[in-house]
Amino acid sequence: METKALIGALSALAHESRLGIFRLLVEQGPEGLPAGEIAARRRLANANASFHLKELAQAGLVKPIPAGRFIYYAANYKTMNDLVDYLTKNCCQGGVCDIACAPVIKRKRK
Amino acid sequence: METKALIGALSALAHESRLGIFRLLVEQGPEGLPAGEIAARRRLANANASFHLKELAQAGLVKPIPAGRFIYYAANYKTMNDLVDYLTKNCCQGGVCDIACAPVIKRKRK
DNA sequence: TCGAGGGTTCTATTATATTAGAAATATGGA
DNA sequence: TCCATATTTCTAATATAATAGAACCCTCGA
Repeated sequence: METKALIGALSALAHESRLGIFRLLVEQGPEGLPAGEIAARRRLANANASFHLKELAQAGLVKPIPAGRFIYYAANYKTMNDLVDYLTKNCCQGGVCDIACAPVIKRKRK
Repeated sequence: METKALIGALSALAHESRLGIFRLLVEQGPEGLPAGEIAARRRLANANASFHLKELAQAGLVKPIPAGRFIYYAANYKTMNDLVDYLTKNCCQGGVCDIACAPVIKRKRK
């Protein structure tokens, strides 16, 4: 994942509405939810939710799944994982990690 | 970690200069680096680096460590871990995770 | 106490993002 | 075909962030 894409993803998540939508979809699972349902659950105007979903989609964090006149949106777990990996990789030059980045280590050790 | 703080952290990272600084400090380890050294390595004007370091500090992602007339900055690994945990927690309602979020699972299983 | 080095703050300019509301597109059923 | 539903696109107003440069503050050593 390139820097540009990473910044796009972080930027997309750095907003109350979009972070809320993303978390909703992460918890929801791969089936996703239709745009209208997302807007309703997050209490957003449809146009506004659509705008934010587009941003998330462009950042690769969610993907649209058309189904008749509904458009389902689902979290893109690969992007999420790439992002998390990028943020935490190579920490502490491999040295003092056991102290400083203990939780990271715990995650990384399988 | 509250939503406001999370958005602050994501927002702080969603910028080329700041992401670069943060990654530099994550790799550097808990001793950190002095502000001038950070500016030099990231090829930033001092005033500009100072501005971005302040943003990162306010977001809790780095912390200043004064040492004489130097100010060292070090990554705050706790915030990094909180952020990563928040983004990935409760995914897929605990159900289909083995397929969709495999890497997340791998990280979480100790 | 004075000067240099190391950082930060202030100001103004420019660029970018967010929001709401209206209009537009597309699908499926009567 | 026509209408209602589901969603997106457009437009304009408003708010927020990034940058450069100048001025400022603090610490150390002569």
